[in-house]
Amino acid sequence: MAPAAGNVAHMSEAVIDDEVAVLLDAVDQRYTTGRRRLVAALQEGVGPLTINEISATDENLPQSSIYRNLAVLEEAGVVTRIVTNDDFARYELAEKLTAHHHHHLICTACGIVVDFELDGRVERTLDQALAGAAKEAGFTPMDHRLDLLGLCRDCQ
Amino acid sequence: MAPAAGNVAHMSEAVIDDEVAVLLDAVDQRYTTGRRRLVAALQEGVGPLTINEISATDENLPQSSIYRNLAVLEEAGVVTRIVTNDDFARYELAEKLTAHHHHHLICTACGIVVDFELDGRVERTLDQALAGAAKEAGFTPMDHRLDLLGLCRDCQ
DNA sequence: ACCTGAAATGAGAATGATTGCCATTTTAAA
DNA sequence: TTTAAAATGGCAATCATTCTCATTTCAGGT
Repeated sequence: MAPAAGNVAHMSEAVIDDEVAVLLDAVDQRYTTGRRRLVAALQEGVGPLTINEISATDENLPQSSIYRNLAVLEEAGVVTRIVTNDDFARYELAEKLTAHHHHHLICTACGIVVDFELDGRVERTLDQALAGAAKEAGFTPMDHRLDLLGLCRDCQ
Repeated sequence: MAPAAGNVAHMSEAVIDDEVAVLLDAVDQRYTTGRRRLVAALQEGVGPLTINEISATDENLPQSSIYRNLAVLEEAGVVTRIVTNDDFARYELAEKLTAHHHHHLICTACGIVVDFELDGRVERTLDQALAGAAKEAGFTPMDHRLDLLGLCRDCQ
């Protein structure tokens, strides 16, 4: 685990980097330059990024390596793959690393995805309700996903 | 609108059929035999179905027609396209027709999707919280989507 | 620093869900 | 019925993603 973080809003880049190294090591993977650049690109994004957005952010990352390394990073629990409604998968740093459980505002017109957080009280209410529903259906709950679909400021 | 339904849990097939006809008519589309078979197939499913599942349900539907007609039906607001985390899009009848706002339990192992409903109180709490978050981000909210990810009874 | 085998890389080929095309069939309305 | 427009279905094309493999980089022992 990372050292106690006090009340800072975000883990520092350095701390995240250390965490990533640990997570990769746990699945016998190296934290190479390409993977570092990938993590950096995702850190800069305001929300989950598509492969193309990552490519645009960092010209030196070949597409095949982006795909392969995002798969490795996902396997290691470093990134999360997000599927919205358009044809492009998106990736963001795992909540484990950002320390922010959050959800997504998805623009149905341009596809952009923006993060938001829910009030803790609402989140707990939701969790309970979901646990109940899962139990009833014989599901073992692992995670949940809440998206708001709408139009972003630019697409109204 | 459909006639007042009293307290029945489901719209009858006939009523749904009428609604579909109206919705298609509104976008100048015909309610052909193939489209009727598609709607029937979706009505039988316990949750959203993939193209393959629909094909399996009704041998007489050619794949290209399934794709094309699902697109038409979605355009008309008859069906909703669901994207989970696997590689297959899924389709279900629009909530407008089933009269049940619901969410999905998604098995991360086999991909099966099962419907469930949330308590009205929780749903309202959620709506308010989402409206607030949307406003803050300059989004115009249109819909929301809540999925529980976990393991189904068979995949534990 | 130098080997050396294993892991990672990157360019391009292959895969596969989805979409587009078009000749034929069906439909609705005159 | 005739007829023009819409729908169909088989197949080709598209395109995000995955696979392949020859080359490069890495880690760890010397």
